[in-house]
Amino acid sequence: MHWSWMLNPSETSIQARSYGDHNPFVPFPAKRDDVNVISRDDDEKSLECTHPSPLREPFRSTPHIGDRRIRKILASKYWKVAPRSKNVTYSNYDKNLKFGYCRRSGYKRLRAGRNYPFKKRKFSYCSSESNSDVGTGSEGISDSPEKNTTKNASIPYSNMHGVTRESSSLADLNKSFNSRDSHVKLRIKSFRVPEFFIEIPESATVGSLKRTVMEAVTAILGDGLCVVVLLQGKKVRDDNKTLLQTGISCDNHMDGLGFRLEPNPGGSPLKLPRDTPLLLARYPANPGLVNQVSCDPSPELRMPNSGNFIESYNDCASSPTDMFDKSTTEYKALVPEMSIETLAVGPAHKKSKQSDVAQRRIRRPFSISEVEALVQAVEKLGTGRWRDVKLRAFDNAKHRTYVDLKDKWKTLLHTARISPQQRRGEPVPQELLNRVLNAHTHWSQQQPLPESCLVYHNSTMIASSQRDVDEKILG
DNA sequence: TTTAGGG
DNA sequence: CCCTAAA
Repeated sequence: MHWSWMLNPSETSIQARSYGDHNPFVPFPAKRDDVNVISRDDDEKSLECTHPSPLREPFRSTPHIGDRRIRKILASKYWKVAPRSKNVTYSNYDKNLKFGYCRRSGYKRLRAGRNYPFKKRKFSYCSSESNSDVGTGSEGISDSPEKNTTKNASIPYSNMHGVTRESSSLADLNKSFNSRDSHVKLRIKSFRVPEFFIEIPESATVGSLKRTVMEAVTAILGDGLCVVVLLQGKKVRDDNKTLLQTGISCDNHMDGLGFRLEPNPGGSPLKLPRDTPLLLARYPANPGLVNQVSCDPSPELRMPNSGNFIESYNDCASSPTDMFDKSTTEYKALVPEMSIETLAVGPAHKKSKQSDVAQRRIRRPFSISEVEALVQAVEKLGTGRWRDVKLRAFDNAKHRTYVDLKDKWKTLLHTARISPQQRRGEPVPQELLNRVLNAHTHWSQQQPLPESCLVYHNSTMIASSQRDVDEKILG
């Protein structure tokens, strides 16, 4: 038996808003006429766009590129969405690697294919302060206007970039600017995936179902859609007309403006007319870009107070394509570097570096049980094999990298060496701290003896230096 | 990618 | 936690 699901737009839509806070790369277009326009403030309207899906990027196979930017992108939460969909090997790998289960030989064998969670900074997008805005992230494109200018999850864009073919959506606006060469700033609040069907055996796993859906969506986004611009319910067919001529300007009420995704006849993506002033940049090879539209002729009016921000802003501003809403001081946290960098075209690129700064990961204090696991692993493996420690005791803790473990050990050692009164945070049992000191002492004296690790016993270390430990603590 | 350390 | 030089 096979089940077939009809995925309604509303069920599958992915809202930019759901992660506008953490990931603007929303991959779905829509097939809806409803458009939401949000007016952040009087002088701007924006369309929150979804992105073409970068899902097909070879995440796993991507070699470690020196390009930090790329690495960051890969590490973004976005990628996490459809990770191993195509890498069975990796899945198995995960499955097989259980806590303390792998053997050395196994490590090596798996090592090559493993996908270590290197840069994950982006992940914090989802949980940092920005979440407050995302709110329930329920569906819909909410009609509610953005109220929080500063924390708005939406990403303001000043120029229309080749809207990715897969994206479409709705939008509208009301605005109040009167300038001539203004940029129309639109925020596409969300995109919806056109209805589609899938068929899958009942025996399939939920995981495969997810992959199937993702693949279907990816396929649709890939090349099967085109964007249709609607104005007052009517399709705007002339691609050569300027927005102004069409009636899409900052001076007009854009309530009637909308975007809709429709099947792409020729399989060729929608392309924006090159002569359009707003089309300032094309997306690079990377498909994970958001189309941005904006209407903000006078950026300087909204210059943020943040020095850093201003700097980045200026940098970007030097190029028409780089304008972005600075009304959002948390811009950096909300906009993935990729989009920013992409926007920065030409000369103005050098300073845009700051825009490239990734979001700091959320702080996640180690629990006592984690400390216990770490200590136990280090006692066994030593202090120079963090990758192994990771695999052994934290393989299932994706948010703990071997670097994190190494750092934690460093802090544990420090904690163990200071007096209890100087310690902060959740108190770590003295017993564990003693083990830390003992293990440290033990391994700092041992030569890298792989096999010796297996013979190492806590009792030995504790007995050997308990007194020293006590003395140190007292001191 | 990992390790090792400084920030 | 982040950033990076080295390996």
